[in-house]
Amino acid sequence: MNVTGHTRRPASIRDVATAAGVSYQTVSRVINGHPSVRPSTRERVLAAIEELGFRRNATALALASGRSRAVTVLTANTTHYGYASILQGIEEAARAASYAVGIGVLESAEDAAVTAEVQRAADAGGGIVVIAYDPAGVRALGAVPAGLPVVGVVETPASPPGGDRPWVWTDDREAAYQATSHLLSLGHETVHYVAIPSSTRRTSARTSGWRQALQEAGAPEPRPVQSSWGPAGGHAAGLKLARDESVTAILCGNDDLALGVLRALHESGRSVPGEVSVAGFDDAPHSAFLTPSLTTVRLDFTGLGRSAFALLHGVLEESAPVAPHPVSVPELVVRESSGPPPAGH
Amino acid sequence: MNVTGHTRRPASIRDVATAAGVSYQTVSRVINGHPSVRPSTRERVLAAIEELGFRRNATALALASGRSRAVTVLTANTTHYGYASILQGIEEAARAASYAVGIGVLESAEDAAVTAEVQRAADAGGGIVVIAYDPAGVRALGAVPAGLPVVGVVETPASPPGGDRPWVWTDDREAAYQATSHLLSLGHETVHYVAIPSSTRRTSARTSGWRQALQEAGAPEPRPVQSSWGPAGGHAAGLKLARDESVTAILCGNDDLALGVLRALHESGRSVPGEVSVAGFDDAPHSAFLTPSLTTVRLDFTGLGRSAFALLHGVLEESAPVAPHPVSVPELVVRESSGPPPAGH
DNA sequence: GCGCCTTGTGTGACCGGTCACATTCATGCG
DNA sequence: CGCATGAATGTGACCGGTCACACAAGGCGC
Repeated sequence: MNVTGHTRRPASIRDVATAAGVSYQTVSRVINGHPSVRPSTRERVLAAIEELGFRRNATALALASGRSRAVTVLTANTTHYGYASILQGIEEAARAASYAVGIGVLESAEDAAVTAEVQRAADAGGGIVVIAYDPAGVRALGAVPAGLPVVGVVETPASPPGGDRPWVWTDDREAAYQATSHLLSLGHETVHYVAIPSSTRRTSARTSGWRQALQEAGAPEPRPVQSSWGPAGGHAAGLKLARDESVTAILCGNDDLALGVLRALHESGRSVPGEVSVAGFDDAPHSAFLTPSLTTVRLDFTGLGRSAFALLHGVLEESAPVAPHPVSVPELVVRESSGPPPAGH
Repeated sequence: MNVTGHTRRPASIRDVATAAGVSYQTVSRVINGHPSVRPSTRERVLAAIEELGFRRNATALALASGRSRAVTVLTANTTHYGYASILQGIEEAARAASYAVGIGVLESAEDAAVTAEVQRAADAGGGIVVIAYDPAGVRALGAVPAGLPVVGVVETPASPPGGDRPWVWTDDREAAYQATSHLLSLGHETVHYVAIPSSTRRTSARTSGWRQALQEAGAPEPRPVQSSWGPAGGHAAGLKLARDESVTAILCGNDDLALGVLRALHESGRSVPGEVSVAGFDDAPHSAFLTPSLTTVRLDFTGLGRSAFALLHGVLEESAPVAPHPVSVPELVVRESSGPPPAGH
């Protein structure tokens, strides 16, 4: 134990070496578990390490060895429930592997800002995880220079990506399909959709899952209402839909939108689920406690984050236990906000 | 522009030096803006930098200079709205100052786990910000070795801390006071309080603000209901309070708790605000869209995060523009969930 | 014409590790 | 007994920057 009150410079391997009466290289061997060190020597070194409170300097390690045991997560927002959960999952897995986690927020989707942020992440060394559900994220994923270890957390890709693309996703197309089918099975003639901003393609995975369910059921296919990410967007969309008497079921791109829609329906005097059924997406923690509680599809964001890290970890270290396709399965959660359509529909 | 397709090793200052026909030290002078470099030389070096796409290696910089231009944020959770907003604020300010942001999650409040996480943060070099609203955070703040640059984001301290304590806080005592006074001014005989887990002291700042308002009004002081952080805890507490007919006003430690309380009151058949008024804390984004929309106190978490970084920045670089006491002012937001008590009370 | 200060530039050591190679000594085997 | 082999350890260079100092050239005062 170092009992001197001073905040002295931390001990280096050379300090340990002199204390143990060996060369610095032997110390290096001990801390790296190299086999050919005589047990008695190892013991002496370990004692010196303990006594001096030695801790290996991460910066020096990174500089000398090239590997930095760090991940930088690039995201458009830390506040959004889904994003925050993914981040939490990444951090959890990274911590278990003793990796450091960095974070960069893509404040604007503007090209210059995004590439600047990607550069910073690249400079930090280590791997990169990009949360690419929105335009900023997609742009960032595209801006990562080739050759850098990167994993994207993306929407369900249109076509199964070629084998070893370093992407993870939840099956949100399937999720949208399930939610839509659920509403249809209750007897609704069709289901309207309030969409989150699509990442890049005209139709997002969620949109196409919804569409597929409608088509299979032979239901009419209303135009999706483009909205934003937050409850305010859902509110605006909801007011519009509320004016249309024929609307009896609404699927929302996420739970925040659904919240806004519920509010708009309430303000418009349309009861849920009596006159209109509403379903959300994500199963945010508050959704179960709304009045009416929200029917939604639960996605395992934390698990998604863990998978993303696992994939990156495999890329960074050849010990690659890269699970082939870490797709987690969405789960429909039926609550109060969905029910049969009113009689006469 | 480097047009070779290869992902070659990035250029170092020595590469730039040879390309420009100067010594590496001159390159270092140029990138650091040292004055005594002949303009013509500077120009040549800058051209070489541009041509080779040189970017200064952050790791080497950190190792050589000791300063690492990085902050690690320690938090118990990334998902919670308040915490996530603080993080976002820190990141924003850090990015503006070209600092890197790291994150560590304190998964358990257990001593060993917390100190391990603090160690990791310390090893990363740079500064540390600890979000210390909960037991895990408080413990982490305490576990940071003396001499390390650290800033705590804390509850309103019981006594004004001695001058230059590196802490930031929002005035949540004042906020609780405001919310409670608001409810009393509507005519409620008293206000019940559903508390978030206190960080460490018996009574949190929020609790004491609430208590102060009651005392000043000469209102009876019911025992606060201890709860958790999430809506589930609020729900449980709400069910309990709903059974007591005399309860007409409830203040909740945060908006998530309030959500649970609203739900519990609904399930118990007590109308809001007709029979019971409810107020929350934080003004989370969804609170405005609940039915009824939630009366709450808005706290500027993002600004709090920015202040935390500014303070840390001041500690790390002697250029210290350390704003004396970055306390932001809470703002009461009155919405539908609060109103006068029912007649007869 | 000499010394002195200032400006511009280069050299060597260092931060704290790792890596490639050299060296020493004990063993096994023909 | 001589030599190849392998275990245990040490030496020097290197990663990519910074820092302290040395040194050359030019301007100025006297």
